[in-house]
Amino acid sequence: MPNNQFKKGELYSFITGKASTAIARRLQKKFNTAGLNITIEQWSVLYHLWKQEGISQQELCNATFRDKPSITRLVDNLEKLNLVKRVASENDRRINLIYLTKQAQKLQEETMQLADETLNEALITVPPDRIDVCKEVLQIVYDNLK
Amino acid sequence: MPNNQFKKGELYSFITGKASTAIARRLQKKFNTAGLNITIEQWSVLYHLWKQEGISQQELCNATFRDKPSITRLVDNLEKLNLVKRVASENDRRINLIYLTKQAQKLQEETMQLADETLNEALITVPPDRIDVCKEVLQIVYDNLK
DNA sequence: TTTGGATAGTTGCACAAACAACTATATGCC
DNA sequence: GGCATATAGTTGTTTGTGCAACTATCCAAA
Repeated sequence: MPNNQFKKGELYSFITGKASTAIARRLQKKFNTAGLNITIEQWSVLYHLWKQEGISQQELCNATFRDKPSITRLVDNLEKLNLVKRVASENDRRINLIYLTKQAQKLQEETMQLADETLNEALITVPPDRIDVCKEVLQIVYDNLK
Repeated sequence: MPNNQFKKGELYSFITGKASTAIARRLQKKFNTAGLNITIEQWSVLYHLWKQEGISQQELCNATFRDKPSITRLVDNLEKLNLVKRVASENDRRINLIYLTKQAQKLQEETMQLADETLNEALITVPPDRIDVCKEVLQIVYDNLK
C-alpha cells in the first residue's frame, strides 16, 4: 500500500486544485483592477507567445495543456481583442502561425509583474526549500498522469 | 526579496494548476469509463453532502469554494440527475436544504474508490514525506489568498 | 497518380465559472 | 408595526472546457 496514506480531507483539495484556483482568481482580480481586459486563460496563451511567437495552434495546445477547440476559441477571442494575428503558414496551408500584435507586446511587462506579485503573496510565508519540494511533487504528478 | 526565487517556468504551472487539472481529467475519465454519468464538479458537491447532508446552498458555496450562481446550477443539474433534492427550510424560508437521494448514496463507495485510485496513480512515485510538504504548502497558499 | 490515412483547425453541444442584477425572506432598529 | 439592511437563492451574459463530428490539407504507398 505504497501511497495510500493520505486521509480523505487531502484528497478533495488535490483533485479540486483549491490552491491554484485561489492563485488564478487573485491574479484575475489584479488584471481587472489594473484595467487589463484579459482573462487568465488568454494570458496563459500570451505567456507562451511572449517566449516564442509564430508557433502553430497545435503547439499552443501542447504548451498550454489544452485541446484544439479550446485554443481555437482562445485565439478567436485574442484576435477580437487585437492581441494576436493568425497567419497561414506558407509551407503547410493547414497551419496557422500565431503572432503577437504591438498591443500584446506592451502587455508583457505589466502582467508578468502582477503574476510575480501574486505568487509572492501566495508564498510569502513559505520557506524556499518547501516551495521547491512542492513544485517537484506537482511536476511528478503531472508527468505520472499526462 | 523573500520569495522571489522562483524562475519563470514555475510561475506558469503554479498559476494554471497543471497538476490538479491532470488529476481531475484522469478522474473524470474513470467516471466515464465506469459509466458514471457525473462531472467532477457535481462529484465535488456530492463529496460534501456525503460528509453531511441537509446543508444549505450557502454552506455548499463555502465548502466547495464556489459562488452562489455556480452552486445554484450544480444543484439544478444534480436534481435533474435525481441525485439530490432541495427541501425548503422550515425555520427560514429563504434557505434550501440539500438532501441526497438513494441513488446518490449508492455512488459514494464507487466514486471514492476511483478517486483514491487516481491519487495513487498520481503520487505513486512520490515519497510520503514529500506529499506532506506539498499538501502543507498548498494549504498555506490557499490560506494566504482566501 | 490516385487513394487512404494522418494532421491542423473549426463547429456544435453540454457543462461550468465569474460577475452583475434581480427576487424573496429575515432581522434589527426607530 | 414599519422600514432599512442583510442574507439566500436565481437568472442573464460572457468566457472557457471537453467531446464528437466535421473540413481542408498533406503525405505516402500502391
